[in-house]
Amino acid sequence: MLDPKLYRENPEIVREGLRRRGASFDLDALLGFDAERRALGTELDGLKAERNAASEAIARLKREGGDASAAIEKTRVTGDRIKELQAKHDAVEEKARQLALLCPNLPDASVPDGKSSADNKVAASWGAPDQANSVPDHMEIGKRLKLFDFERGAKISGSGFPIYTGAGARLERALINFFLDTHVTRFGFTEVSPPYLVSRNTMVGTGQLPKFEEDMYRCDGEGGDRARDQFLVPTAEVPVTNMHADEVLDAASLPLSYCAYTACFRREAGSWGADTRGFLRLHQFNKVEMVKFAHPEKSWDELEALRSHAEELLRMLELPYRVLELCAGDMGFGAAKCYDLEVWAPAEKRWLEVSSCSNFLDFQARRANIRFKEAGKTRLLHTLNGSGLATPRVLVALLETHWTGNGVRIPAALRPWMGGLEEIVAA
RNA sequence: GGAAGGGUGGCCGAGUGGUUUAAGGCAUCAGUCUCGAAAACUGAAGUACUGGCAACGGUACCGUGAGUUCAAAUCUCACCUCUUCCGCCA
Repeated sequence: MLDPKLYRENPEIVREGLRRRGASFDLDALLGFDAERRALGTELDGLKAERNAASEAIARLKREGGDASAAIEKTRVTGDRIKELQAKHDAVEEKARQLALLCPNLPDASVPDGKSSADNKVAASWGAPDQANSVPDHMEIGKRLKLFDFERGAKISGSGFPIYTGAGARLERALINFFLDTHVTRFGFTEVSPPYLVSRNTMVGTGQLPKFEEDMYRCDGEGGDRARDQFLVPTAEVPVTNMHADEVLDAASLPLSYCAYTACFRREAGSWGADTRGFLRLHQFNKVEMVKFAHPEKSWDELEALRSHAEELLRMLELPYRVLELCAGDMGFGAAKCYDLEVWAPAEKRWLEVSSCSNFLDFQARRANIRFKEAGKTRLLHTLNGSGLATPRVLVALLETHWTGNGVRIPAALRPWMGGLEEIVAA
């Protein structure tokens, strides 16, 4: 959520940010509800002050043994009026809140202009993408080495749910552990292993709801005696960021740096047909996520740190990559600035997104009510997160990049998690 | 699944309808003392919304939501959640 003071006092700043994003949001409606709520609130406060004074007078009268029945009767009328106005006020307030939850974050001034992914800026790159060599694609390699089984995955669950088999299953597990262990031992993160099902309120805290409900898997608890309303996590960002919802952290403890592995579940509604081949777009996939809770004055440095950690993992895996600075029109709902990391897939002959590192400023902190205390003052903190990394497309690039002709070479950095294995070859 | 007991400020914890303006403690901040720190002492200080240039006001908030009442942390109902015990179970 945006700071209400910002759109109330400087609506033109908000309008300009929304325009850069290409977002269609009815700011005037929000301003209208906001003004109406304040007017009702002021009237209500006056009536309540009146009632409080009257109640006090009644108490005094009764203590002194007088007859308060006339005063009580008079105050009853005020009470009825309050009840009526309160209902009106609450309805308007709820409308304003529901609308405010649909408003995206504003792009930071440093974010490049642009409407779509075509306008993103290449900020950095590493390695030499192999553009000429023709290698078998990851599906072919997987078939030859028996690394995964899409048909049987589809049989038991539907499309987009692969089964990893044999060396493929071990390679997947090795990547996850390599990512986690590297974050913990080299980058100083604290590992957490969160639940995969979270409440509706938690999904609102990080911004997945209310706007993107159709992309989420929902478990509504039908048939159970307790009607749960829970969602499968689309990313570990959701449970980990909300761990500290409604808390006031000590300034000295910041930044808090967590990493977490979870499976991620996405319906990918509306994206049928695009990138659906093989591992490029799945309904369930594995990802290690980095999440930071930062002091507002340090969050931009933390964003660069997140990005550098994700880059380091790709270098260790010897995968050529590039870093994109996303344009205003291509950023996610809650981000104020976002870097995407893309690896080169030689057989696909294209860049594949494997990480997204974002600074949300106080956008999520305001929704989830995550604050910190410094010199006696309580303030909202800043949240950030970045993938480190999502495995499916890393796996694609790894298989295609390190194909030797009859097997896949395991990069030296990953070998400790593969029991020292140097190459996966056909059984 | 059954039974019982809890949920109060950053944290702990008192509080059974109107002197609660939520006691007390811890932690925090400022000051005194000190070369400096610690300790001790003195003082300040909840959060949100709202009115006001400001000084300073108003309102709400004791797990959540409804209800009773002139008046609710306190009484009633529902729900959420935690703890303990029993049952079942990887």
